[in-house]
Parts: sequence; C-alpha cells; structure tokens
Amino acid sequence: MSQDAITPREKDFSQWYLDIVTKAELADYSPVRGCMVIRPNGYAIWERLQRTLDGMIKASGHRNAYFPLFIPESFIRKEAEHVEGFAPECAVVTHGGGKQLEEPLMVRPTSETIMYHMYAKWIQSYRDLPLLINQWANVVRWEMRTRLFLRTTEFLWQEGHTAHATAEEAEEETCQILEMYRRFAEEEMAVPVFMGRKSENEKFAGALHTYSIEAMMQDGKALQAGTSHNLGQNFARAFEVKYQDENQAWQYCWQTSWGVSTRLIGALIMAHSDDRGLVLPPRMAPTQLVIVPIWSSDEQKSAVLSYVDALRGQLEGQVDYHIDDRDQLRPGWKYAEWELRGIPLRLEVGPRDLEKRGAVLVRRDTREKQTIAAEQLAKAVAASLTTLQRDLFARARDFRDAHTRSIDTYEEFRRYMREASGFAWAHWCGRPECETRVAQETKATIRTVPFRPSDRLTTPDAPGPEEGHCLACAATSSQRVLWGKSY
RNA sequence: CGGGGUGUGGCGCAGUCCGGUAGCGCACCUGCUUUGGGAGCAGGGUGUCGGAGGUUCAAAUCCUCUCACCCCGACCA
Repeated sequence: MSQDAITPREKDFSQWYLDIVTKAELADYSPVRGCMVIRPNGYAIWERLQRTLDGMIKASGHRNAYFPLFIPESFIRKEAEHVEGFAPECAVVTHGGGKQLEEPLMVRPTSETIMYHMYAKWIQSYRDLPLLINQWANVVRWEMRTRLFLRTTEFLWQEGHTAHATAEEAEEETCQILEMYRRFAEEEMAVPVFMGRKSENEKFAGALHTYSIEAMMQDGKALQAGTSHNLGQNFARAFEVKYQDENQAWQYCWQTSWGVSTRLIGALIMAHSDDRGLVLPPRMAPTQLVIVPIWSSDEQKSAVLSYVDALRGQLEGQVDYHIDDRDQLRPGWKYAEWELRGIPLRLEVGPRDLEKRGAVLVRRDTREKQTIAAEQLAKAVAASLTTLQRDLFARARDFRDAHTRSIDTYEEFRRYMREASGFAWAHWCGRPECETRVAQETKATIRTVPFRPSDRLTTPDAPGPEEGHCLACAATSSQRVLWGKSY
C-alpha cells in the first residue's frame, strides 16, 4: 500500500483517476500494451456487480451460456455494417499447433456472429422463441488508446443475445433491458443516467438502432455505461436465423443484443470518489463495514477483541464486514487505508467504547463520526448504509444537474464546451453531417436522443418535444438532444 | 500515427547542465518502546541507473540508435 498522496481532482483529473486505480490496488498494468490485470480489490467489485446484475438478468427470463473465444474470420464478414465496424479492431490468430491455419480465427470483439450461427441451428419453430441467452465473457478490441477499466484491449462483460418472433417483441426486449440497466446504474451503483437513443453516428455497427444509458463523471464528461441494441433482422438474414410460424411460413427472427462491461468500475470510481480515494456505494462494496479495534496493552487487546466478538453477532448475515485486527499497524493508518479502498462504513472500537458499551461509526463519504450504543449497532449500521447509498446518488444527480443546461446558439455552445465541461440540451436537425461538424469543432458528440411520447420508454429529466433550430445548420428541429464530451 | 513528458532499489524522487564509479524519503527485515487520524529509536538488506552501440584512462552524466510507459489529439464499450 502506497502512502503517497493521491493527485487532487482539481489538479489533474485523469491522474487522480489513475492514482485511485493503482493505489487502491484495483488494477495494474500488464506487460502487454493496453491490457490490465484486475487485482483482488478490483475483481471483488466486479464480482459484486456481476452477482447483482446476473440475478436481474435471470429474473427476467434469460439463461446463461458460454460460446467460444475464437470465431472463423469469414463469420464477421457476413453482415456488411458489422464487418466495417469491427474488422479494423480485431485480433486474428493465424497459427495453431505450429502450423498456419487454413482459415484465420478472430478473437471475439463481440459474439453476435458465432452465437447467431448456432441460433440458426437451434431455432426452427415459433415454439423455440423467444430465445433468451446471456453470456459472461472476455472480448478483445484493438484500441488505439487505452485507459484502465475505461478502455482496455481485453475486457470483461456480459452480452445478452435474444431472438424473437416479431419486431414488437424485439423492441420490447431492447427497452426492457435498457430499463434494467438504468435501474442497476441508479439503484445499485448510485449513478444517475440519461436513457435514450443513439444517433446514426454512434449506434452499434449492424443494429437497427441502439439505446444507451449515459452517466456524467466528476469532470463533466459523459460515460456510456450500458447499451441495448435492436438488431432488427440484419443478422437473422446474414446468418439465416429463421423459424416457421403458425401458418408454416418461414420468417426471419427479430434480434437484440445488449451489454455492460468492466468499464462500469471506471464509472463507479469517477462518479463518487474523492481526493482521499475510492468511495463505493454500499450496494456495490464487497465489504460494507470494517471494524477497527483499538488497544494499548495486551489486556486491553483481548478485552476489546472479545467485545468486538460480542458485537459482531448483531451483524452476522446483515452486512459484509471485516475485522482489521492487524497488530503492527496503528488505527490512524488503518483508517486511511480503508478510506482509500472505499469501504462505506468504519466502526472504531476501543477501551473507551468498551467502558461505555458503545462504538464510533464513521461514514466514508462525509467522514462524519457518530457514537452509538452497543445494542443499537445493527440498526445504526443498516440506517447508515441506506442513507449513504441515497446520499451518493443524490450528490451525483445534483452534480450532473448543475452541469447540464439548455443552450440555443452555437456560439454559446462552443464557449460552454471549451470553457466549462458538462452536458448541453441543444437542438439538432437529425442529420449526421451536422453532428460530425459539431464534433469536429467542439469535441462534443450527441450522447443521447431522448425518447419521445410515442416511444415505450421515457427519458426522465429531458426537455419534451419543442420547436427550435439545429445548432449547426439552423434547420428546424423538433427536439433537443443531449450533447457532451465523452470517454 | 502526431505533439508533450518520464524511465535511477518494492514505491516516490535527487544526482545529468559542468564525466571520477550511486544517494535521499517511504516501504521491507530484526529488536525494544508504542497504538482513539498515516508512531519513535537503534540496527540491517536492497540497484546490471530502460536497452544497444559509441566517445573517454573513466559514463547515470556526453553522442547515436532503440524500447517502454504516461499525458494531450485522431479510433471506440
């Protein structure tokens, strides 16, 4: 554990981020460029996230499966848009067993092609539908520039892939998953998000349309935190994913795919943490409470430890806790270390508490100390965890709202994107050229196009349809879209 | 791939201008004293100075080439 200070956010935001990742021992650089080692502290967060999300995925009727890492190179070429989007960033295996392969194998950048190849075999009748499959896997994309957790050459994710009988069902699925991601981000990660549709420029290669959830980081930049694609029949046609309907007619399936990745750990860090280190929302923390016993003499040590032992009974099964009884370190050191690691609550228990049959409970986010009575422990811990979770979300939402504004003129927009940093609701005519131009001139892109009253979902906190003029070309526009610089 | 920066013990750095054979802080190990916000004292171990070549009696230091990483931009979850 390094005891050097973390670079303050004000001074250098990306260095601050990297300091947290490395000093809290979440991840480390690998000998291979662009790849990272996820260390136990970081992997524990991933496991926590995975457990919760996996439960949600299964509760909505999906089942897990596992498809292979290697994909025949020809597969990726079968869908025109898809190959264009992914071919440049694919890793290709040309040799195996000491011999050149007859057909090179791609390391999956995503699994649409290999999964749908199998779906074509498994689906024959409308009775086989819907097919609702998810997989937890690693994927590889050869990125130009990488950043720990946010963009690495290899990353972990879940990818859901479904096949349906009708376009309506597929759209329903796409929306239902997006809503699930929103709930996960806001309720579990305490990260507020805007939901909506991606512009043509930003959508997934091969999809009819893409929906996403967009979060704001503490530097005002956007992070795409989850995506859900309605694939229409694009892949079904390319891979012959067909079924016979009630009238014995052959129909192409309607498909969806959706995913979130280890990038979410980056979102968690950049949304909540401070200059002392990581701040984890209780529902994402592998350990929610750390107990630090304090003693001087050996007699005190055994008295305090048996008192702690009595206290822990109240916590069993209620909260994930850890007792830090390391002998060689002083309490102050332990406090700093657990704060760096983002553990939401700390319980200090020393001779004075023992005497008064109490303890001191400390919040990670505010570092506020509260003296509690021994018999109140379970209640106080539960209450603090709930409050902390709620406060983190509220603080993140307030920050986002304070850095989001409506802008009407391109001049003001340029100044805002240059001098401030945040989201802007501004009019857009809908043409990709206009988005490209704004992106080139300001670095800001359309993060999301809010849902309209006719859509299945709504975008909370978004301005409703309204007449206006496109930022770039001044043509009439019927709604504002969300702009921002992004990761 | 362009622009900027950094490579010296596990980590953070000084030393480089002006060549003389490597040092500081933290961490680590041992012992004693300590323990309610990053403990003190004493003792101890730790380096092919990113790599290769060159100049020189002598290179961390000068020259040439090279590699890696970080930051900013172009590609993206």
